[in-house]
Amino acid sequence: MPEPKQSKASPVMADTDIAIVRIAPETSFKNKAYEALKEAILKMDIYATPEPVMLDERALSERLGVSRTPIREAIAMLEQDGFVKTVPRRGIVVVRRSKAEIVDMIRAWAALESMAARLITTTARKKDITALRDFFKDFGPDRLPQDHVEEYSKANIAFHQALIALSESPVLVDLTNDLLLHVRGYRQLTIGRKDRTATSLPEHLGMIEALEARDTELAEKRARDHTLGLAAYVEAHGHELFT
Amino acid sequence: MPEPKQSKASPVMADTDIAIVRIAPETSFKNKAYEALKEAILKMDIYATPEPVMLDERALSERLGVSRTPIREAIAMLEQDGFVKTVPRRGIVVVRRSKAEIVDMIRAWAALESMAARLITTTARKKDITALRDFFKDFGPDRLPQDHVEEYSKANIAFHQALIALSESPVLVDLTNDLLLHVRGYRQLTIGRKDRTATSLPEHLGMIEALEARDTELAEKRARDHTLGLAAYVEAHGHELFT
DNA sequence: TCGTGGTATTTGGTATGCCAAAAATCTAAG
DNA sequence: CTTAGATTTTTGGCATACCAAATACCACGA
Repeated sequence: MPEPKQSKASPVMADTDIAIVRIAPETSFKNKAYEALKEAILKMDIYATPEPVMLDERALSERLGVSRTPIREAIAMLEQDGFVKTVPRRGIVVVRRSKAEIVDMIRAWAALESMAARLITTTARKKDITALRDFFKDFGPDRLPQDHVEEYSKANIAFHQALIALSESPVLVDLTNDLLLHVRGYRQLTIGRKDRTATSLPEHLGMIEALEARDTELAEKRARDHTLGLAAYVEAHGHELFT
Repeated sequence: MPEPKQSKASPVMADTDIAIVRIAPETSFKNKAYEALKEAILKMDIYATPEPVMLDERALSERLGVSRTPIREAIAMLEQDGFVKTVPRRGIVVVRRSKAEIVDMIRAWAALESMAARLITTTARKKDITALRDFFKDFGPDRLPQDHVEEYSKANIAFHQALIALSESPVLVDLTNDLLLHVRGYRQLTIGRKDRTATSLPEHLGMIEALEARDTELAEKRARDHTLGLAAYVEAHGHELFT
């Protein structure tokens, strides 16, 4: 039987099987629980109380209206993410990161972002690079970032994510997003701090300039140094935030 | 009640509660299943057959002698790792990485390792850096790596892991280990290839020299370029390995 | 022979129930 | 009032049963 073509014999079967995609299998309870718990954990201020924050499977299953099974699977996933840790026969505790861990994560972030910058200089389109400036178009000499810390902090995060996305590297995007989620728990206390905000904007613009100039080494260096600066800042001034 | 001190009243209770760590709660079936499945997945050659490799919950639970519950939790964890993907009502499929994905992962690895190199130049002890040479003590002009590819490949991996560990950055260590696990699926086909092995050893020695010299920029550059070289190699010669 | 419709089977998803370890609470001896 | 000891409660770990979707299989009819 020499190559049965690809037609399946049925001559009346129109081969214009257009746009028929798999019907959306509404996400499972497991995934819903995962998303819900993840959001809840990220939203809470883990450092508000000195006692560790505990989760209770049964209470969660009641609150979410599902049985313990999908809850437990979601917990297992969150544990892989490093957001919680379950201690056998004791409970599920929301992980609190030490200052050293946060600094460490920011360093890894710096590594990944500098690689993203490197890639961007060789592959991204000029207009996409230039578009990065838009994130800061609401700020300038007459509207200083340090006077609108919260707003600038949002723009800051969005800028970094957009930048890394330009690398067109799914791995870099995913890894940095994961790190960001962990680091962001402190955003209101660190990333948006006034004294650092002042130097942040010029550094960002410098990064964009290097990218536009296709200066691989310089772009990489500026991206790295900028984020390493944040790491150093947290290391130096973050002690007050950790108990 | 004014501050009941911290003593619990018992005066005979020695406060030298030394080195009493929580008794090992023999790892759960969930974790055992996770480890077992992970190892099995890493060991199998996913690219041997054109059809996707499927896993069956019930079959696994029977083979491992546990119920489906811990199996499912382990699967959920593996899915977070990106090793498998469960399709509702269809099955659990072992993820096959495309060449582009592997190259992407190696680039991220390069980013992390170059940051590790940077950190090492400022914190690691000289003797620990020098000790990195030991991984290659069995190779030299009279015993070329390309004549013992398998053995050199092992030393290669061990070297990189030891190097990154010297950074004393848990995040860098964990992230690179995760990436390594995914990339290593191709080790027998790519990392150990003769033509690349020849240039690998000198580059490694160059990295060590830069570290010993505490030349931060050079060490970072050499680490990055070395691993980016692997990425470029896989991108150029890897097509034959992916179906 | 081919295809059509229906039925049995497979497979992941979810709900429940029970178990043992650990903690919290209670009780009774000193 | 203190505390050792027993008891109850809480909590995560695990096994099991059932469900619905998807598939595989099969018989019947053109």
